[in-house]
Formats: sequence, C-alpha cells, structure tokens
Amino acid sequence: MTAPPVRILLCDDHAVVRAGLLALLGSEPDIEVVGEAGSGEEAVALAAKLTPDVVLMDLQLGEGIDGVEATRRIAATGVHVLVLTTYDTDADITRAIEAGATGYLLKAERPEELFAAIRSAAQGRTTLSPPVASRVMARMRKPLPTLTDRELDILAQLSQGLGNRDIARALFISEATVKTHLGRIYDKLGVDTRAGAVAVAKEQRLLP
Amino acid sequence: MTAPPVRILLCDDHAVVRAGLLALLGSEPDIEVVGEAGSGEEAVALAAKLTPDVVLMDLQLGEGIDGVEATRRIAATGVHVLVLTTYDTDADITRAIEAGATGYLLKAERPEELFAAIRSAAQGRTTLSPPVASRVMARMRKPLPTLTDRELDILAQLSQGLGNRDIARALFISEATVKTHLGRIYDKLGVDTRAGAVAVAKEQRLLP
DNA sequence: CCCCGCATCAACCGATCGGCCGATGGGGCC
DNA sequence: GGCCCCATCGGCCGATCGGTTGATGCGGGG
Repeated sequence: MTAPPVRILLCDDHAVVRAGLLALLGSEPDIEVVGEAGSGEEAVALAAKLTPDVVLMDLQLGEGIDGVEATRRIAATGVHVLVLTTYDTDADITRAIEAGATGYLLKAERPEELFAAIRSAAQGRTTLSPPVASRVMARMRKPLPTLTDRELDILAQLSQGLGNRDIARALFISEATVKTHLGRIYDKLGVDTRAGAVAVAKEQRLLP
Repeated sequence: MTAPPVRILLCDDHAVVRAGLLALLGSEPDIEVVGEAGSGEEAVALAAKLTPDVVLMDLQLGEGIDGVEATRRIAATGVHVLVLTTYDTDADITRAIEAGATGYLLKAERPEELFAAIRSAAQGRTTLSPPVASRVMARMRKPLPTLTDRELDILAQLSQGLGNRDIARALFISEATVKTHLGRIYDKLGVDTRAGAVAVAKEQRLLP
C-alpha cells in the first residue's frame, strides 16, 4: 500500500511564487497542495477549514498580519507550520520558532531539501536550513542581547526620525527615560549613535 | 506552423524559486527554459553563451554583482532582460530601467501576466506591472528629488552611524561640507534628522 | 560668455544628544 | 523576605548636531 499524500497549504503573498511552488510540488506524487493563501488572514482561515498536514508559510506577507502572527495562530490549532522564507536574521528565526514553527527553511535551499522538510514536518519533525541551524546554535552558546518590548517601542519611534522629546511625548514618558532606554539600546546593538541604531534595526529586521 | 518557443534564462539566487519558475514555465508549450543562474556573474556568462530570447532577472542576488549590474551587462549585449522581483521602490525601478531592462514585473503578479510579459519581452516590447507603471508615471509628472552621487556617499557613511567628523575624514572633505550635504539630503528626503534619513534610505533601498 | 548645478569650505549659535551619576517602584522568582 | 529585571525619572556636562548665511571654483548648456 502507498501512504496517503501529505496535504499542503501554501501561504505566500506573491502569486508567481505560489504558482511556482504549486507546479514544483506537483512533481512529487506523495505531496498534494490542497489550498493557497495570499495573506496571513486567509491562511489562518483556510488552515482551520482544510486542516492540512503542513502549512508552507512565508514570513513576509505585505498587508495584514505577518507570517509570524499567522504561524502563531495556526500552530495553536495543532497544524504544523513549515516556514519557507528568504531571510535568516536572528530576529526572524527567533520569532518564528517562538511562534511554534515546526521547521525553518530558506528559499535558497535545494528543492529536494524542501520536499524532505515537508515530509518531516508532516510528522512533526523539525527541519532547519543549515544557516538557520548555525544561527540557532550560536544563539544557544552566546545569547545575544535581546531588546525588551519597551526598547522596541523606543526604537520604532527612533526609526521615524523623531527626537528624544517627541519620542517621550509619543510614549507618555519623560525625556530622561527615553535617554536611558536609548543608552541601553546602543549597548545591545553595539552602536553609539541613533543613526547607527536605525541602521542595525532595519538591517536585522528588528521592527515589523 | 507553430512559432519556435521563447528561449528563457532564469536568474534568481533562491533555488526553490528557480525550481518553481521552471516548473511553472514548463506548463507553457511556447516557453522553454534553456538555463538557470544563481548569481549575477553566472547569468552574464550564460546569457552570452546561450543567447536566450529573454532573461528573467531578480534584482536581489545576495553575493556578487546585483541584478541591476547584471541587467546592464546583459542588456548591453542586445539580450532582452525582464526584471521579476519583489520590490517596487522608486530607486529599484529607476535603476533597472536605466540599466536597460525591457520590462519590470512584480512577483505578486498573476502567472498569466508573467507569461504574457515574457512573450512581449521576447519581441522587445515593454511590460510593466500596474504598480510599477503608476510609479513611473508619477515620477514623470513630479520628478522626485534625486540624490547626487556625492550625497549618496554621505548617506552611505551616515548609515554606518558615523558622526560628521568621521564622515568628513572618510571622504576626505571638511566637516562643513558634510553638514552642507546633509542639509540637502534632509531636504530631498523630507526629513530633518539623521535617524530619519537612514530610515528613508533603508526603506527606499537607496543604498546597495 | 554667462548662468546654473554641484561640490567645496567657513563661522556662528541654539538645540539636541550621549554619557555619567544616582534613585524609585513594581513584578516575578526562589 | 530578598533578589533581580525592568521601567521610570532627575541632573549635570561636554560634544555633537542642525540651521543659517555667505563664499569659492568647476563644469556643462544655452
């Protein structure tokens, strides 16, 4: 007897990529794409309706909720989510794993690895792309400084180009507090100016 | 008689995306993928060797030369380049067109549009995704301020988080000159702080 | 040849930033 | 209860930034 095919739900905001993945996965007899979603909301709804074995999830979804949030909601229902994305920054990886992703694959991976990861994910087994695995290990060894929620708030305002006074007003705190937070942010990010902090924030995708 | 198929060279640094496009384009009888490249250098070499009718080019290529530079070199040999990418910022569009791209499509486009654009590009006809076309038109009507080369130099240093003195030293000019340039950069970008300038620069992908 | 855009520089000044000290209070954990 | 993390605030000071005005030289286009 042959095992039943793995039922897949695709989620990617790029129609061409979805179509490409659909065509690509169509070449594997034991993998069946049962649905496509172009947004996080759609993916959450379809996952609940179709209860696929695996949701293939991109993290960058343009409008609406992002891939991490979609992953969190879908994973909470017990459906396995395999993240398939372009970026491998610490922030993205950490958030996805924390949200309950079963695996984390890069689009740069070879297609065979994707197939294998899908089959693994269907059984709840974790697969990580080598670069991703490396970063996870490095993170375990030397936990990088993580910004607190409040510090992220400050950083978000800073990335709008606001001065300390405006940040203070926007967050209903005093200017002194803003400066205190900024000092710690500089420390954690390894910079010593606000421009540098913004650069790192954008580079590392620390902000939504 | 049937026309000979359009011969395509794929260029994208993500293996999964390449495989997806390959499978997708395989469904069209009159489109034949004759080669794949995972880097700009590879694309330039293969384009010269295979002389395809159309090169399908992503702009973000990770290591090595970027998609714009690859487009410039390939277009210079008379081969049509159809840009297929995720981003639709003014800077990307402008650079790609200026580099000689025959068309500019977004990955969010429907697959049928991609097929049509490929056939058009094979005959040298231009196709632009609607959002891209909009931006081009808008740019014609009200030409946005363009940063000069020197201003981009300053902005690049600024994005490293350097202070005025360090920027001056890095570029072998006086601190006063740096401030003058920064003032004009603020003007053109519509900001009034260095943090804001860095934010816009990263957002608009003004820097390589 | 003259004008204009671009890059270069100077001097000045008020506002802001960054670094430093220390302090309080709440919440979770053992 | 004690401990630690986090967020909150204050004050001080030197360094830096942002804005302004004005000036020089160089190159291209009309």
